[in-house]
Amino acid sequence: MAVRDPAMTDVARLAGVSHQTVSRVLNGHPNVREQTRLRVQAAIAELGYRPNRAARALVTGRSQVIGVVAQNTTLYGPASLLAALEQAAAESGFAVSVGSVRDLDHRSISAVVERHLAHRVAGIVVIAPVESAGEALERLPKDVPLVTVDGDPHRPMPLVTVDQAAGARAATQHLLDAGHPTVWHVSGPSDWFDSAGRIEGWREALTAAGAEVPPLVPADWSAAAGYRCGQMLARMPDVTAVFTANDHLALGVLRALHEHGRRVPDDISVVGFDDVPEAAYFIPPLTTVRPDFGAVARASLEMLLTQIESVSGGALRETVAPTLVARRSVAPPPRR
Amino acid sequence: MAVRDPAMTDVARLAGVSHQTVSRVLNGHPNVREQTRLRVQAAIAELGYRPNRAARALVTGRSQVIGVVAQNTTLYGPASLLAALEQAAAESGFAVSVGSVRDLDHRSISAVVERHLAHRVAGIVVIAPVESAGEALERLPKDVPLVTVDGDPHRPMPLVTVDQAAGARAATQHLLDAGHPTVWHVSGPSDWFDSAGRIEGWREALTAAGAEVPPLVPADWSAAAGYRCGQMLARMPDVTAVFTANDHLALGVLRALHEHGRRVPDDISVVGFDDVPEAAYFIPPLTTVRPDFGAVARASLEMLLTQIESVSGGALRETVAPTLVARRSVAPPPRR
DNA sequence: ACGCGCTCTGTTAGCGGTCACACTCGCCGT
DNA sequence: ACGGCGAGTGTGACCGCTAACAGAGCGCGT
Repeated sequence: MAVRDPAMTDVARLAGVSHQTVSRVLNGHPNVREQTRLRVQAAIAELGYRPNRAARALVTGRSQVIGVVAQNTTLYGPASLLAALEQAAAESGFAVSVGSVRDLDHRSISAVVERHLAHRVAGIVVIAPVESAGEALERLPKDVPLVTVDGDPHRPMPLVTVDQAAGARAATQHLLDAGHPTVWHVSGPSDWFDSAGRIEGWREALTAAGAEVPPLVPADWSAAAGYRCGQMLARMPDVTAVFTANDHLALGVLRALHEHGRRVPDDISVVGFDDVPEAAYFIPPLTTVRPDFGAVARASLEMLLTQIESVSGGALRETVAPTLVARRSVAPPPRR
Repeated sequence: MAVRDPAMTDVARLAGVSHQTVSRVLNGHPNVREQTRLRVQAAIAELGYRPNRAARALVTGRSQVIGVVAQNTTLYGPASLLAALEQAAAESGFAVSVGSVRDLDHRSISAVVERHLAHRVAGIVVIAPVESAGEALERLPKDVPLVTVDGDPHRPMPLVTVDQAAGARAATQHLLDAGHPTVWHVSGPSDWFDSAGRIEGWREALTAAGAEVPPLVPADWSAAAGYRCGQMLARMPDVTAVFTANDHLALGVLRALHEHGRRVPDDISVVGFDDVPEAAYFIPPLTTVRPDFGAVARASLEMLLTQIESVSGGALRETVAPTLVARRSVAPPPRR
């Protein structure tokens, strides 16, 4: 029942100018007399005028919105990334429209991308950490700026990603440096690139050090899986160091070891990945690897903006190095 | 350098009809001959036509987008809520635009709300769990459908919220039922309504049972704070049961107790709130209270939709009851 | 005096949809 | 035979904004 929102013409009438002049004031166009500008601004304030982005989007062909495609925004990593992305976008004057997707298969992804395209978003960020997303993305319309985050490093798409391998190498090396003969790895789900990268880094560090590479212990991202794997590892007397693909797995491992009477770090050392806020309060405080989600978000946005503004140019690939956070879950191996 | 996206007139020309008929097909208008409908659909498919939501939003005055205002989407609760909201919205054909805000003060909130209004969103959901948000909201334009989640129960705004007090009562009662003479409470930040509700429920359960009400232990939502409070509680021999305002606090308490050699649940029982996925893998597995974020999201959306569709009517307030999840962190108090 | 260029402002034509309305049929009742 | 009606379709006017161009007024060189 509300009256129509004031439009540009209303402001123009009140200020005694044409709507075009109002538009110029709004867009910071230079050739407007100071006095006119002030009159217009006063009229805007008086009417509580709010430019209609939809109209602007219609005539310019693009809206100041960035579409995000994400899978599970409840996991710590994706949630942090999303928050960081939103903040970075806001700083550049963009809004963020999220499209969650249950599975990262072609159908789901392109459905959400279609929705975003229907809104004429300025660009799209896809958080595409699994294999299935890669192929889906290649079949997308090419005429919209697009950046993938945590995606497939082997595909020719603009990509920003955490340097998983570097993080894993640092974690593994840290354990080797403490004196452990080798390091076991509880990995994330096999179709995630994050998992793959962390496995790769772990393996590299071991072989570079001439250490034996123990069999991989595959899991998913859950504490439950970590617990199951931990129960197994706890029974193997020669295991002295474990690197888990994330902190939640580490939590599960920690509990399994605890229940089996194996002390951390005295008997076994554990390192995680992600540095969730609680990691410092695990029993014991967890040594882990911290990715810089803010940096990833900023890099993604920057890459997107260069695509939006220019026809081409700018880096197509960016990796952000994570840092090791040493806490109390690592110690030298026990003497035999 | 892409050519202009096909528009309705292009489809119309190809199908040999008027743009209006295309519009009718798109909107499922009844009076279109089957044969015409098929011709139009074929043309749509052939051109890869995608209706322009911006144009539609312009002429109808509202876009099929729901704006969300949220503070810290990294915390488990808000993140889950956001995800659930996005899913519920998608099921109703709405997109979700997130506006994060650093502080929930008037300036920040109204800035984000302005942004949403500029996009002519169909409605706004504000996740407003703190005091400062309440007053900010009352000063907002009244002509847009708005629902607050986790907001101030004492303000006359459409509100959907978890029944914090009920959850807290259940948690406290559970501990009393186990035989504990009383229950201590480590609370969340004092300006959060979630905290207030949980404190209230805890107090109610104690007084209803005729138990002594111990002094409140105030904290924030972090494991760090839980740890500090836990260190204090660990030193007090008569503390046998602790209810923490969330699971992260419980984690911190658990570690402090562990370090002080006080066993859980043998010496002290602990109950949390939220049921984060890892809670089952704390040491020991944490008894906690699980809010149903999906239900909250669905209720919020439904409330918003009735506001959007009709002039008024529909409930203005809805609470969804959380459920207690019993695990191993609770046991009868030790014998003296 | 004149024309040129600059600054500032107004006019007009869309952008791609929806809405209100008009129109053409074929069918029915009387 | 004729008016009325409903189904199916087309026409034109907008929604609120931006882009392109036109025009007014002024200072300046010649």
